[in-house]
Amino acid sequence: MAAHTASPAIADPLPVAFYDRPVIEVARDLVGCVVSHAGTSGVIVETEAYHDSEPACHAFVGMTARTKTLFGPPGRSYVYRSYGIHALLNAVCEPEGIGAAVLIRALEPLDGIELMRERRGLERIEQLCSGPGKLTRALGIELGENDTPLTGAGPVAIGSPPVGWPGVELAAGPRIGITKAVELPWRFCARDSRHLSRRY
DNA sequence: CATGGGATTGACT
DNA sequence: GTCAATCCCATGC
Repeated sequence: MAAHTASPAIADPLPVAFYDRPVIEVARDLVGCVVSHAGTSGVIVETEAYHDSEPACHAFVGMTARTKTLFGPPGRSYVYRSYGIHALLNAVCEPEGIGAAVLIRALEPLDGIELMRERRGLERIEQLCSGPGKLTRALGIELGENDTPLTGAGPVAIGSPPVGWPGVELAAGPRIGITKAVELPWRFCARDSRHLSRRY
């Protein structure tokens, strides 16, 4: 589907109730949904779940200035700086008081592809959003968008899968790049996508 | 106040 | 395969 039309904002953002559920369910269900930001968008093809009960989650240390977003109400963004360089986008889940979020790790680009190419300095669509730091760069998401609603009123929105998007076959496996709780199979991918951060 | 460690990426051997 | 870039923040003195 060519993307020469003006990029539509998300018409049907997912409601707060979508995120007010066990974070693993939300991580699974977000695969196939659409993230949009300022004229760019893409279909989520890879996610990871994080929960304050396990040490790989930032919220494991409890409520701090950094983690208060994670413990806040569901349906909002958690954007933080990784390795001093990259902004990583998460969706806060579960009821307020529980620190849990889904990391958005890879997208299949939909709208604003030329802008993504300029921002990334790359041509190949498969490489534009194939990693958590790559996709925030491609979409122009920055730390200032931390703790904003994903349900329609904020700069970043997440909506239902596009019409015609097939029910994709999911693959689950261990999360990437962590050193604690490495055994939990909390990474979810669209099995046949060519836009993943890595094969499973 | 000083220190150390990343939920990564791109360049390089 | 190795490695540096670069900054936020949790922790400890």
